[in-house]
Amino acid sequence: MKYDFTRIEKKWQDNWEVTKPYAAITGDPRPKFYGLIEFPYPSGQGLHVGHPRPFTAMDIVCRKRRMQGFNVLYPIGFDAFGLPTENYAIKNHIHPAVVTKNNIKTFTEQLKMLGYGFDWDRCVDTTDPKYYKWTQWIFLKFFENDMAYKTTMPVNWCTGCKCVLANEEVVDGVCERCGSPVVQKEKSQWMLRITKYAQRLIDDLDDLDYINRVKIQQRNWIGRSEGVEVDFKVNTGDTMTVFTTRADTLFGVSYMVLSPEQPFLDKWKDQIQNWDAVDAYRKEAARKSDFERGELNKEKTGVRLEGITVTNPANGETIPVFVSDYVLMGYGTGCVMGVPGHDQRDWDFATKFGLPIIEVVAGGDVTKEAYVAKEDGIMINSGFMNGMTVKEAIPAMKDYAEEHGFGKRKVNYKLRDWVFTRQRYWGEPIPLVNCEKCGWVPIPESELPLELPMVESYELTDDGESPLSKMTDWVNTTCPKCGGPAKRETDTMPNWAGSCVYYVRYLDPHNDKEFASKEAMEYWMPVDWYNGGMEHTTLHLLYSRFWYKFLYDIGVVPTKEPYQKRTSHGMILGEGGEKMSKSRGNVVNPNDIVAQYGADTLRLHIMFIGDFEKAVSWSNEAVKGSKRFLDRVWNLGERCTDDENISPEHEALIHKTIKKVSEDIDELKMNTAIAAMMTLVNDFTSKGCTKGDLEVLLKLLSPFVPHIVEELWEMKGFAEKYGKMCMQMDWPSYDESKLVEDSVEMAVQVAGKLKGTVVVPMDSDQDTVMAEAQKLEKVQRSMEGMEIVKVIFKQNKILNLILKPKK
RNA sequence: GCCGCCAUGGUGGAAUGGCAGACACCGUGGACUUAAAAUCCACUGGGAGCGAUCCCGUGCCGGUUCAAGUCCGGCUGGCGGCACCA
Repeated sequence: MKYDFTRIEKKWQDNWEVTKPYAAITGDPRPKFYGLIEFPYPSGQGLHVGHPRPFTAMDIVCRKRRMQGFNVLYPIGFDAFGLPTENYAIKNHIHPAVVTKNNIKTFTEQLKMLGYGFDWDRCVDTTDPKYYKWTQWIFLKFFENDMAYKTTMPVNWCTGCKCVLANEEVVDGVCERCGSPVVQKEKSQWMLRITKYAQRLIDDLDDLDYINRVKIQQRNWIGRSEGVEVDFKVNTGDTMTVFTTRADTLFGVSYMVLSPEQPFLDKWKDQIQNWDAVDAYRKEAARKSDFERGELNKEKTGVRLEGITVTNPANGETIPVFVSDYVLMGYGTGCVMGVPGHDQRDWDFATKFGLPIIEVVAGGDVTKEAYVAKEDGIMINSGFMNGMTVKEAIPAMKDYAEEHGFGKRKVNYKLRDWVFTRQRYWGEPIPLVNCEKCGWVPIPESELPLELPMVESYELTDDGESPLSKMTDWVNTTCPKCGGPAKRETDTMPNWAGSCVYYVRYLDPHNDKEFASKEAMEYWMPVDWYNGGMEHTTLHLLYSRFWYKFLYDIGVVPTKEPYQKRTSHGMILGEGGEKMSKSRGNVVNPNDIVAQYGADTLRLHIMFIGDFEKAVSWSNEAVKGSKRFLDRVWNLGERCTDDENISPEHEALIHKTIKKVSEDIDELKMNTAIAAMMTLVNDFTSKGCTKGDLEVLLKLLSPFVPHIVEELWEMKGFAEKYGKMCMQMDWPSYDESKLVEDSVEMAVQVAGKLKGTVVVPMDSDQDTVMAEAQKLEKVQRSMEGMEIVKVIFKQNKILNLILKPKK
């Protein structure tokens, strides 16, 4: 009989839909395992061939855990608010809610087509009011605990569309839609105080099992640095405070720089003699993004503030002040001390403006470039620090500054508070009203969810406000506190809001009294293993850790951290290694692969294709190899003997394969697990196999290709024999004693060059191996006229002879 | 620019510091077939040689080591992120 994957896959998917073998049971006495993948954004293009990579890998892990006796939760949902849907809706005049509903339907069908073991009864959709009720509830908790506050922040403003743009919509400084210039405009925004959690977000990484590069990226993003805030007296009578980690270079300061947004500039308007030039520079800088401003290789620009000087508190010298856009307002105080001798950006700036370059650490040539001094550099031209090493000088100057009252120690973080509002329609409404008398007032919890009104017009407004602001009957309301007239907040939450705690909602998705029951959270949390893209490391992953920690602090969730383990997958690229994109026309649709080869082949191939952590390019040709493998497995089902025992000739390889596959799945090395199974199948195909051999193979294959396995399992009578599906059987175990081979092939080298191999009994000693090695013709030839100086012998591995000519 | 990561045959990739190229794809030759597809068998890193065999080979330059794809230093190229894409 032919391997009719279409019929088989349909048959088993229909079966699973009814028998629900993937249902997770809260409170079950078996050990629990919570496997999580990042829930997809349901885009209009449907599932992309990149999606199945992480989904299949975690599916395999979860299926193996089930066979190992775990109560497994592997849930799925949709992160459905967001910009692309809204823009699609505007362009095609279809309401975003309708677009979302259709997209989710397509995604659901496609995911089911791939046979994933998701517990579909727990599916969540972030745009469902029953879901975002809890996002809003959490926002109210932030608000109550003074973790949310309003401030003005610059936003991208399209001068053509008259609306706020996302960074992604700004291409080379112009709007991607209309091509008009984009400028920075101040806008009032809700912020979340993630910075309050900066230290804990760093410290608590230590106890987590995240891959190292994720930890490093998060630590660097939070960017803790220990330094000093130094006060410089300004001739206007003000005090200018700068943060520096290099207090040791204070004697090398030859100028100061302010960020164009620094409030001092407006304050000093009357004292700055060249105000027009300064103001023009400031306006020019407002057009640029932080990213453009930060580029090191670009030419430094700036304007001197004529009439303004400051005094260096270390040596009393008077130094000039500039405004320049390489200083950002967002980090530190927006004021920077210029040390051109020892910082390349400062050196470039000083060189351009003809400022003195003072060498304070010996060892470089500051007339040619900045000398970035190391810890053991020796201080010069630095008063009391002369002769100290940099390492000694840093704390010495910190002490000196504190003693003399012009500085104090300070820990700074690069992490910034989180801008939590968007002037958009397709997001969760913020459950606050603004009352003239009472200010910002939360709506009562009993009124949650505050539903997003189903409006006709969700187009962007031309005043930069959210589309909701035009809905006056929705906006105008009464104050829950005083009953007076009030207006609703019309901005919405960013897409990130929905993804911060979705993994908690999965635990108890139909609960309308609580976010999730205590029982469910205590049973399931933390997530045992969360796999997702590296691109989410510093935003989603950090944001969600922050939300979860806050919920822990207010007693809502039971653990300090949401995810115990984090791994990351590489991208699937198009043929030729290019990113898959519509414009390149190289997007592979999983439906096509499934139609041509079946879901099992797609699952197998996407795992076989390469190292899970690395980017890999898709090849339509290569899929055939995976299909051929499944054809061979199918044929074994027809050809194996009726003997229910494991055949002695395959026993060693079977045990070796069980070990390899078991270990590789836990390390996400699915490609080598599959290669090992291919080797086993090749052996079975060439030598023949028993029904007993096949039984083990089917169990090993079950997590990878569940449909074909269940079909063969049933066909060969195992289903009847055991009364279970293969996926419900125990995971096969291997016997260490069966793995030990009685002989081993060892490499023989002369002076590190391979001369041949010898087969010797396992654990042979050096003399035995030496005796065998000297029988090799090539070894004998190499040794002619030579004597052995040294022998390197590693048991069961290698024998290396170091020779020299005989005298 | 800053932070992180990566680089191995024609291709995807494999290799606790110890026989580079497992397992596949492509290709070549053969079997089967009226023929093709499918399947099966053999070969398949580069170079020299009839051959035994020899030389070269893991992005580039240097180092450590008996031994380096693997460790260290310096480059080059590519990828991810840079806070309003998800």
